[in-house]
Amino acid sequence: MAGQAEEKKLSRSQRRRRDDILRAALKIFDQHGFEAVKMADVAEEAEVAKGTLYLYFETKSALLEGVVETAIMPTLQKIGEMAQTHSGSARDLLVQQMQVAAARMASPEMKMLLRLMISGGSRHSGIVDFYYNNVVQSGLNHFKSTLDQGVASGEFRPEMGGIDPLVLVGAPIYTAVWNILFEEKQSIDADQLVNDHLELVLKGILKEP
Amino acid sequence: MAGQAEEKKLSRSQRRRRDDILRAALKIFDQHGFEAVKMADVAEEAEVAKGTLYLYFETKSALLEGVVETAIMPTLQKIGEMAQTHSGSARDLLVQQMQVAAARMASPEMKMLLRLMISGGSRHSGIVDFYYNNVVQSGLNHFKSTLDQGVASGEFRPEMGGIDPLVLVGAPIYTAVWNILFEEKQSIDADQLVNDHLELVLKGILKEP
DNA sequence: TCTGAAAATGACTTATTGGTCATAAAATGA
DNA sequence: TCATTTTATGACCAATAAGTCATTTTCAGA
Repeated sequence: MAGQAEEKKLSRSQRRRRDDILRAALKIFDQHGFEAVKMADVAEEAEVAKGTLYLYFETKSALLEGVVETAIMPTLQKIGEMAQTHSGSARDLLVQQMQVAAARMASPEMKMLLRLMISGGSRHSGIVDFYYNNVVQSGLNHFKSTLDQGVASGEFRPEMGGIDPLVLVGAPIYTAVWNILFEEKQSIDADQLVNDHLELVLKGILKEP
Repeated sequence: MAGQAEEKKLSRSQRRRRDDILRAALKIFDQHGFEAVKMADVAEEAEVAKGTLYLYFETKSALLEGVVETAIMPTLQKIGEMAQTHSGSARDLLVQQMQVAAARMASPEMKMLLRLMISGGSRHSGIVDFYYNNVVQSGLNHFKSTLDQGVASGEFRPEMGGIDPLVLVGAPIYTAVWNILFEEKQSIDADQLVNDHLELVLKGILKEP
């Protein structure tokens, strides 16, 4: 993924310019969606001439990939860290993981990313692949292993070993979708909703309340 | 909404042509997404010349609105009918409503619609408004009243009266999103997932299993 | 079969926008 | 300060696709 124009090593000031452009691009991609945004718009937002963009990114798609990559990086790190966090009960771990997932999902970058992948999925399949391989799979595996762990320790009901972990992470997903679609009409309290969801899930998962 | 070119009354054969075009448009909008589809593509799929399209729809946007309207109509009817269906227990009603919602969400029209609203939201705000007012609100109200009904009859735990009904319909939503994004990589069994979700929800909602 | 109106056609026009490149400005360093 | 390289600029080019319209085809009814 990614793609500098020309060479690979970047000087200090080049890095800064590049970041400026990425920041500007993220902002207006988020505001208007990738397709609707003209390179001229990105240039204006970044306070740079159109030609300058092509000094740092070969095409509009390459710019998009750059934006996505920088938006995902922090999530990857967080997920990695979470692997170590083997605190006490499986229940606590699950709650903690859900909250991290919910927080990530609620960020503006993720909102944009979701919008982007949904709208341009087929045309920018590299992005979808990247996201699926690096974020989705490892994320679901973490939930799956927490589930197994809880079943093994007797905390969770045994049938829960066979459940699709997607059921657990569902709340942050539809919350994000709702906000993309209807935020202006009726914004929902993501935390509240995730807690409602979590409560229901725990009532179903735990052997005893 | 909607928009015929020119006049309002349509003859038999005109209606048929119009439907042909709508069917063709739905098919390729679904396949490639609205933005990516050229009017020439629609014409080819409908086995009609490009100019003919403009005899029935003034612009590409008008065509889109036509597609959305015909895609939504059956859902509206179904939701209306469900209001009457006061079968036995609140539990049964809830299960039934969930299954209808899941089935609708899984249809290709809905998939396209979701993709469309998410990607082009700001540019096609009329569609989002229409959907929100006619489908989402009444749908959520139905769930809400089922919930209240179950609490009143003592079937459901009392706290459930205050829960956001979105928690209930969540599963079909994230299932649809998943399929839009990752269907090719790893398709999920929508029915299975909705059942898992439903099971968890019922464990949490019901006073006794 | 003939005729006029309705429907259909597709080459053409026009607006938009991603991408280029000759030129200019700024930085570097001797 | 001047020469050389690096970076920035924005007018321009070419491709694309929405929308038009003069011409042709189809069809109803006499």
